[in-house]
Amino acid sequence: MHAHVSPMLSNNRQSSTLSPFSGAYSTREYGRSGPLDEIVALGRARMVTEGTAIHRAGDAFRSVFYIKSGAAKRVLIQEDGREQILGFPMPGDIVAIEAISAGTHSTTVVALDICAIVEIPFEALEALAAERPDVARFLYQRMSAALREEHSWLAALGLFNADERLATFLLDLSQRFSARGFSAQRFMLRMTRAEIGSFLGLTLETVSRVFSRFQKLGLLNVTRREIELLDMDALYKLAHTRPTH
Amino acid sequence: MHAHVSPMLSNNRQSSTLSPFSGAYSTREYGRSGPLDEIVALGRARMVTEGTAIHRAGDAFRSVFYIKSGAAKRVLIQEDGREQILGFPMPGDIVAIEAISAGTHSTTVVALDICAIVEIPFEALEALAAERPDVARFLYQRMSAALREEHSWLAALGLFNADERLATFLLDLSQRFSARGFSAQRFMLRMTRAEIGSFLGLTLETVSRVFSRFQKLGLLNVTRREIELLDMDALYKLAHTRPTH
DNA sequence: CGCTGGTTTGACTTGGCTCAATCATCGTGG
DNA sequence: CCACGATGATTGAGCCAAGTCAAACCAGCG
Repeated sequence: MHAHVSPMLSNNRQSSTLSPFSGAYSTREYGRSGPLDEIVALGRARMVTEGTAIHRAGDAFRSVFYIKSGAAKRVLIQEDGREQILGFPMPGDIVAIEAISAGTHSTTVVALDICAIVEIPFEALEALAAERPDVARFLYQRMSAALREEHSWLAALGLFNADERLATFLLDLSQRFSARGFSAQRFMLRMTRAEIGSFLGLTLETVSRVFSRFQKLGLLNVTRREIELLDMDALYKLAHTRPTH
Repeated sequence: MHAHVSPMLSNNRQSSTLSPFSGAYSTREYGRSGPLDEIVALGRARMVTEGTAIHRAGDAFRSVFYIKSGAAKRVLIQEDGREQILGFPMPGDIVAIEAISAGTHSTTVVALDICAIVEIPFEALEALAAERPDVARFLYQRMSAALREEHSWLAALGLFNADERLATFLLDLSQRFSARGFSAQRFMLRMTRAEIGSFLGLTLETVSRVFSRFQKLGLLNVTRREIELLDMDALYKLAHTRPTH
């Protein structure tokens, strides 16, 4: 998605041996900007196993969470029990910023893999931001970037068909991996077809079918969770975007 | 106040001549929080005629805009020219907060009616927030609330069918009118069927058909832009929500 | 009057959903 | 070690909600 502005980028000379396939991956290389380090220093890291919730909708809001390593899904649960996946946070991302001011969390974030997370008490964060303009600005930036992201996905759901949505999704993942120093072509999907479908407003069968068709067309190779993008140009065309950079 | 303001809106508890959208009303009735008044005081009001852009995607970001009166649409324009409407700001709303930190605006906001707006230079706003914790907190609140809103609509596009989307849309309008002191049952749609469709990820024909069917079922009365909600319970059921009050 | 922009309604098509069967991979316990 | 579920993925057949195309219709305005 064109709007995937990673606030923090690219000067990572990441060793290519560390592949997304290898499980938990570190983030030292990604996300070095002054304020972030200090913000993360407000909390202490802990591990969370696959399948456990980092926070749940309805919980009292006290903290935001920094994803240090691993993969997760952000879920909005409707009153009738249906679930909409809102995104797949990656290392360097901060989750629960939409709950600031709300009193309680509105979303649930679940680890898709073993995760290292840092719980950052919002009170401390707000206090730091009050005396450090760069920290406040960092917060505005993260929140506004999150808004722009949601806008892009809203447009994708409103305007795109299944092919376009899946192409957009794959390119978004690709760019985010690449921004973190991993291959833009080969990576591991951490989520099931059903989860991709929920995120994109499609059924798991449709996701599977589109994968198969894309493979038949030579756009990519996919087996289970491993994926290799072969024809990025075609994918970008489908996603109605140009590569960013 | 304009000639075309219909007398149908007479049962609101404010001045009966005041239409939800066209009358300028002070910020005191809605969203009264200390910081907002001071924030709005950072800029000067000006009028914008129907059809003109308050800001355009691509413009350099310098300000956010407070909607004092009138109605508008927030639009995301894709590279291929297609448009996705992201929302319909009402008086009391602040637009362009997603552009903070981005350098340029990513969305376009167009007046659907004559609007009174206040351009608030972000530099001044940030400076005020730097020394006034309550102002900073107000900003966090607005941004996180905006994120939660987008989440809801994302879920609506991902999970709801045409009926459910339109019911959700009408109830959202209803609640926002009611929060501003107007009737929750009878109000004026300021946007075309095509604009509603764009917002909800539907075609204008589908929107029209669903309106007709809802009318046949006795859920509402609609003629052109005037709408009256008759069976709120049924609409809430369709929208999978309970009334918030 | 007769445009013009917006709306309604109808006939038809289709993309993606539902239901269902099959298959692959992996972890577990006998 | 293999048999066995269990979980996830693939694929097919049929169907339906919403899209497309097209024709009226309607109100407001010059």
